[in-house]
Amino acid sequence: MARDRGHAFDNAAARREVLKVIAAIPPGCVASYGQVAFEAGFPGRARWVGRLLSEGLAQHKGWHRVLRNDGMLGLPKVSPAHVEQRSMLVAEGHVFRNDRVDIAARRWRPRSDAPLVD
DNA sequence: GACATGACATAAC
DNA sequence: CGTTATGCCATGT
Repeated sequence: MARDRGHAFDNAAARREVLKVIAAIPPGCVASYGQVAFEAGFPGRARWVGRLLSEGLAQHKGWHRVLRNDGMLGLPKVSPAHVEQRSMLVAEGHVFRNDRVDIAARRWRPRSDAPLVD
């Protein structure tokens, strides 16, 4: 074995965990990149989560519920994906105030009870 | 290994 | 709210 440091995160299992967490975010709630990374078991890998979403698997269920910890969306406002994400969030009942959602009130609080079934 | 880049986070101004 | 600066981690050159 050795290298428990897990040197590489390109491993499919890690990506699957992240996608599982993202898919578990209930409609009407949101989670930050860092939160998703944390819940997936990779604290501190917020940037890595963002990278994953940029790699194309962003089409997975729930991708639009992931945004920055300050309530702003990750992509630039002019980005088509930004507009798309924003409209989907609005459709779920979120209110944008100066390009931010009230993440403090809408943040997803996972129950230790709900074991993230895949 | 050095450097640069990025859908991040936090603090300071 | 905005920008800058630091720290962070994975990738790619």
